[in-house]
Amino acid sequence: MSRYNILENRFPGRRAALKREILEQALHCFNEFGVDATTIDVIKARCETSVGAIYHHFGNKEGILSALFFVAVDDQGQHLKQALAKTTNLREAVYSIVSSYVGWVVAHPDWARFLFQSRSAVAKGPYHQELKDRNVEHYQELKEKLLGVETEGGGIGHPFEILASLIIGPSENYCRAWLASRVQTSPDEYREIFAEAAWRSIQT
Amino acid sequence: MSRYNILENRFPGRRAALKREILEQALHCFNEFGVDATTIDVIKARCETSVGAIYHHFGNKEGILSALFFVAVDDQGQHLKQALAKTTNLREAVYSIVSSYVGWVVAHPDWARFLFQSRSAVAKGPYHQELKDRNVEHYQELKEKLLGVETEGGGIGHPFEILASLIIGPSENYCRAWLASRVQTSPDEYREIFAEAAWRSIQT
DNA sequence: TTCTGTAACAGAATGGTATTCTGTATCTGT
DNA sequence: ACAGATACAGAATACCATTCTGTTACAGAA
Repeated sequence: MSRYNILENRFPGRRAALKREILEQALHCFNEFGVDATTIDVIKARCETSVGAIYHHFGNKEGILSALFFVAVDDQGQHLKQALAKTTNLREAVYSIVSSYVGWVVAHPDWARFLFQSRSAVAKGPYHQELKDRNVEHYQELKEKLLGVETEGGGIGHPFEILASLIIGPSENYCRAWLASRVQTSPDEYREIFAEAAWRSIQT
Repeated sequence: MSRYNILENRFPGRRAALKREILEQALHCFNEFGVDATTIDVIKARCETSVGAIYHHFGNKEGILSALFFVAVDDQGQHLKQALAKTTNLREAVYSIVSSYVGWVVAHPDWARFLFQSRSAVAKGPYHQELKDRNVEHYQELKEKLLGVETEGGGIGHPFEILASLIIGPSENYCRAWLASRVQTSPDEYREIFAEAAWRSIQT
């Protein structure tokens, strides 16, 4: 059983080897030096390839950024979907959302860090429509799942649009701080507390 | 009583007029077109000034970015400090933090949007140490205030490092969504709910 | 196997943009 | 009024993303 790898999973095969390598090196550089400070030349050097190859695969620098971004979003979404599928009531669902989120961030800190830093760049840029579409789809799925499960226990007492913020806000905020080294303790240690707090915060 | 203005407040006087104008136009362009797409030439044109003047005042493009960033951070911090000063117990303090935060974002959406988008850029860059210093200072102040006030009612049952996330996480998450137009309803309408939820979430 | 079209790659040439540099004017304190 | 510093202007420079042209490796059809 080989270790799961986000890039191998998304771009399999020998012919995509360079593509994966470019993405991997770009991710590393973006995180370490920042997107601006990472020049195409640096990526070229680290992959021992040419500018032609990079532009062939991604069109431009933002193409690399967007590719990385959507790979990460997809993987995270897939992770959440799997976790949520097993739940049968609202409390379980809330716990599952928080736990899945924290688990993914801790398992893939580099991807998570990049996700936080690149979202606004993608939200401008040429892929903003795709991002928007995926957002509404993701939100819709989540809404259906939560509404489909909330029958027992009296339902949700808050406007739906703030529910996601109540559930994921604290975990996200803490993960951000952790990824930026503002706090040391792994969010993993606080999974239970965040899940419990999220559940308590949506009660009326 | 003249209307309060963030830039007038921070860079007063006639001699700083161009400096304020550059910052104002830059903020507008950064928000509307993105930092990358905003060239020095565009700012120059909008201010009817020269590249020399811009580089005299800010050193480089990142200097403009950082200046805007710290102005916003300071103003937001000042706002919070004032709100927090009036409180006498933990519940009031939590309500005050949430309310002050939401209030500031709603009052200055352009500054808030910029703050979210520029934090990671500043966190790299040459001002990362200053940002770090201000963070620990701000965090320390907050900690002292909360600990100084929490005597009645039995204290805080969670590790301190996650407290800020529990209190401000949901509001921040929702404000982000609002500023990105992913939701329409003003966070102001949910002040009470967020404050109440924050309070409930930190109970043990 | 050979042929043909397509994808993968290489590297020089181009164009735009941040930044620097040099010079001039304006202001402030004495 | 005078000296030093600050504010501003605009041409020159340097860097970097992107384009363009050509070459090589591959996949499927004949």
